[in-house]
Amino acid sequence: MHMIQPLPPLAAIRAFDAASRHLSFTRAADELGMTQAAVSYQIKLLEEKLGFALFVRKPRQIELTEKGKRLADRVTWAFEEIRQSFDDIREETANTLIVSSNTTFAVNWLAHRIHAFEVQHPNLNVRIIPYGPAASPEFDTADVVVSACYPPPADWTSHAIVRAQFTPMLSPALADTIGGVKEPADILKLPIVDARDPWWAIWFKAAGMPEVNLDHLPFSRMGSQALEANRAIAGQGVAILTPYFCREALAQGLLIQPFGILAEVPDEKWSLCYAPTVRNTRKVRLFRDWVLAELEKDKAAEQAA
Amino acid sequence: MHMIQPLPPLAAIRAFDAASRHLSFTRAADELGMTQAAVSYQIKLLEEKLGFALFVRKPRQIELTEKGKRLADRVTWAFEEIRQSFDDIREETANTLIVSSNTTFAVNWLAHRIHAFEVQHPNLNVRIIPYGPAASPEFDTADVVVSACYPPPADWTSHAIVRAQFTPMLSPALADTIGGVKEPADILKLPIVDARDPWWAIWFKAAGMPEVNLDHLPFSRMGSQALEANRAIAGQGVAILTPYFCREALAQGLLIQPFGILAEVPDEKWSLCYAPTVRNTRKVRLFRDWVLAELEKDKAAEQAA
DNA sequence: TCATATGCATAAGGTCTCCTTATGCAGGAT
DNA sequence: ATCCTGCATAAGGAGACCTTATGCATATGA
Repeated sequence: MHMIQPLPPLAAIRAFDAASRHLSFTRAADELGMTQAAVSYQIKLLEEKLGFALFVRKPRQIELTEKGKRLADRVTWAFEEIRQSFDDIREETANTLIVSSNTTFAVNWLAHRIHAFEVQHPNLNVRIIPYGPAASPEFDTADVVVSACYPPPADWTSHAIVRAQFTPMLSPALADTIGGVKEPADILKLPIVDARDPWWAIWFKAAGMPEVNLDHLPFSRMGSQALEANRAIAGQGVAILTPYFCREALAQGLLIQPFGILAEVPDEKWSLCYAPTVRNTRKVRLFRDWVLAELEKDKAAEQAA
Repeated sequence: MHMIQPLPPLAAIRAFDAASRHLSFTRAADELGMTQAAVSYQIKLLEEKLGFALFVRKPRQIELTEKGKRLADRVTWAFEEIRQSFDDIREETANTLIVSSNTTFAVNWLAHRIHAFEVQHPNLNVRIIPYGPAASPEFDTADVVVSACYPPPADWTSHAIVRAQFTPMLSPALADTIGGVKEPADILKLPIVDARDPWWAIWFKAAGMPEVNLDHLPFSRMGSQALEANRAIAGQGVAILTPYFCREALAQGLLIQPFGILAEVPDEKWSLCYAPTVRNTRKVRLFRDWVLAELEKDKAAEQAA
């Protein structure tokens, strides 16, 4: 008995909604960006589908019928809800910046700088989502991704921000235990933090010792320079780290960098990237410009030193 | 700063609503009576307009994104509200019968019979709206109109139900005051209820007295036979009434009809009419059939007598 | 492990809805 | 009495929207 009635055409319902609020086809058409004739057409269509009149046409105005009135109340409310839903989401989207960053960059770079950005743009809401070595960046949900290994989708914009350069680091105390680290081979006398890190082989090769193989050593795969740096600072071993991310520790004497030799692979670098769909949004522009400016400041400081 | 954003295309929103409920484009398409490709197309469209993803595509299923989820909750609710609104109106419309009837027919015919109809169809809700001599039938809002003078819109269906026949009626007591009403001229000896009723002239002409003119007499325009009949029964004067509507009063001896002569104009009659849009609705069919059946019963009874 | 089935994405193409333009008409406004 | 406003209607066209056909990835089943 109760057949599910399909909804009347939505375009007609929308026209009805507008007309019922304005009590004028002309003004409704104006709101909807179409002509009076179109509204008239849609309303008539709807009335025919329903089988009863929604408006009483009077000389220079229209009135809602009894049924029209009751329908209009609820329909208008529903449309308002839909409109609000999209507005809310839009606003939230515009003001919330989600950054998916690998842990290294998040901890060693973003963490202590982002506050300045937030102060500068108080209406922006920044959420940083670090991803560990096992996980991959949230290309689906993040506005901006900072990634080293995972290439973004082809059409994304990408900015190289930090070159992937690695060199051994250790605590001064640990170096002293063997009377200082003077040549690359000295490293082999000390414990290694994360011996399986592929950068070791690259570095030893760059240091003229292509035959070194650390695979037999005990290792713990940390995957994040933040943790490895901490272990190195604690004197637990030699870590292979990116100097740029250790500036603080080096300056404070917590770590020393025994050699100028840097392991580097041409195409490896950290990059900041984002989808074309968000390229021109305010929040992404602000963040990108801020990151690049920060990097410039660092580079200038480095050259001054 | 706050530009009013136009809503995304409604078709896309509807597709999103269905897809979010089913968590499947295929099933959503099924519900909407279209193809999977169409839903996929609409969702993609919507996502592009919004600038962010609503679904995460996984191998054999889809998932709502965070934002998608929040949108879906509200949008689904709004659509449900719209659907319900129309359903409610439809159901109410199907079960409510509005009869706009002139007062004469409403009081003398419908009033005491309608109850049987209501008992017979308990789910129908009948509202009778009588209109007086000054007003016109509610062609706009009523499902069915009973009218004598006002012609319905051209495309309406119309059933002749009662011929407009008039003849003088009075109370036996009033007749006795002049020793009985034996010939038309006797009427002139008595007070007349509503002397300006045009039917008097027509009747006197039919009675062979074309020269009679009652315009000089005092009158009160009642406009409804129900009231005129009551005054006649109360002995206040002679009224010109339709015998069919006085059957009860005549049978009970409250009124007498002194002459068989009937005033009649070929095209004048009461008719029951309704718009083509409601012609095939259950409620109108039931009511029309019931009225016609009642009339048949009366006709049969009359012929038996 | 391979073959099959399922579900979404995409491209090309057609259709039919929906809108516009143009005009008529009725009744207030001046 | 004339103009003007606002809705109705007809004819015609454009483009949104849907369909068909196909590809692809992955879960499923033998």
